[in-house]
Amino acid sequence: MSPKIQPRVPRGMRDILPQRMLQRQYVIGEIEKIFQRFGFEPLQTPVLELRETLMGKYGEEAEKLIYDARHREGKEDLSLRYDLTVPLTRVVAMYPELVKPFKRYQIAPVWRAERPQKGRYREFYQCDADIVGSKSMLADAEIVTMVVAVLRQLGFQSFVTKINNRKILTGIGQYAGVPAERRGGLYRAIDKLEKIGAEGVRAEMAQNQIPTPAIDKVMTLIARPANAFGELRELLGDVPIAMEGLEELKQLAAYLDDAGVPRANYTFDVSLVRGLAYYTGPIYETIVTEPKIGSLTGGGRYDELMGLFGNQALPMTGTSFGIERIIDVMDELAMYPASIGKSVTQVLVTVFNRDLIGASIRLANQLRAAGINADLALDTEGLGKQLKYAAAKSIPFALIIGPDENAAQQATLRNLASGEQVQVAQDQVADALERNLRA
RNA sequence: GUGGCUGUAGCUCAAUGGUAGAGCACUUGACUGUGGAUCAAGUGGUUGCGGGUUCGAGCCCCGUCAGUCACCCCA
Repeated sequence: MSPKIQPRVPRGMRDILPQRMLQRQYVIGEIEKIFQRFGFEPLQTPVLELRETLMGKYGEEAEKLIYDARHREGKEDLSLRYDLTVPLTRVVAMYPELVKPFKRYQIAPVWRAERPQKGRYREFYQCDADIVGSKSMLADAEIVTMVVAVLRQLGFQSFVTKINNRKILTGIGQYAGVPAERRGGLYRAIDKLEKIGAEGVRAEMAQNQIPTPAIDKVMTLIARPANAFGELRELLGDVPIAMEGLEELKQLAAYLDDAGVPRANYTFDVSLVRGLAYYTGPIYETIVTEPKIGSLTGGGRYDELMGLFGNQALPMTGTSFGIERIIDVMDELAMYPASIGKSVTQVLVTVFNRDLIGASIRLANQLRAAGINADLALDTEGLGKQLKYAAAKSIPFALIIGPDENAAQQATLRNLASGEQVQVAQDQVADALERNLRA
């Protein structure tokens, strides 16, 4: 035998115990429902991808966070997937026969070797929905409409989806005359506008070696991020890529309006950047204003990504929900409906003594056949212990079949919360329980 | 990846360098066909791990692991 080792999980990863799983399943279920309502269908892919599939897609910084995995005798270089988007492009490249536009959703764990923090883990779930094969801004509008629908379905009130366009950001860089190799620093600085303010952004740009005249030009463009689009149109009139981006957002806005998306739930914001390298068009990100925990969703259009597989690139757009953060926020705001109990079990069928085990087994399975979630006590250590077990697990009802009840073909149904008990005929316990569960 | 803070019973936390404690939880009993309330008793710790200083370390020093916060980045 090897020496005893401490039970623990890898850094930044965690177990999710049953009570918490019920909350997760609720959140995932609600998201999935809305995905399907918008015509998306499920997809599953391996947690491991060939390393070459992932490399060169996310940018240099992000790629350092990719986990490598390899079997001792394996001949393939493998990596744990970093997101669900690149695997999607791989799937679309592999199966050209998929009907376009291809709309899929995928809810699955991804891995990033970041330094763990609250709401940030090394293994976490993403809920992605993407549309492949449509250049139309209607595809982007559908995504944003769905993002808002999902968050409202989960009960969020005060949130806003920020929308921008990479083409506008590219245009700003061109307009200000920032050299291409400094653009990354430029955009990262712009992204911090809300966090560190205009002066902070100036300082950040200076530190990123953006020439002072360029800083001045950029700052006039992003001074009022949410309302600046009219001014942008005037100032960027000679920058074709920027005008293209503005035109796209105008179209997107019209579609969102037609979809009836509440104005309070989205805004156009030139200071939105987003990290991933592959975005090419509209980008979106949702933040909840209270409490502040960063973004809950993020996405955008990435029309060139698939081209990296040597195929003709199909235009793609989509979004990702950060379910870990959504759950953290929902915890903090106590947003779960009362219908999510602490247990899925609806009744504990107790076992009175050895002679009555058979009666309890029969009743438990009779309840299960009637569609009721019934747990069965596994030993006869005494009713007290069994009721204590039921209470500890928050099981709402207990069924007691003692000698007296059984002789009369009856059973005692006890409500653990109220302590009320009723006698029920044994062939009617399912009906009685259903009535009580509804009450 | 950089810097700060933290790590003591299942949980929340105490303990001027001098024999590790409380509340809650748990077990048992008062209550032999019934959980929660009250009362009583009891179990529970190589103080995250490994070194060092010291007559003596939970406390001081170094390392390491984990959590957390701010950066970097990001869901």
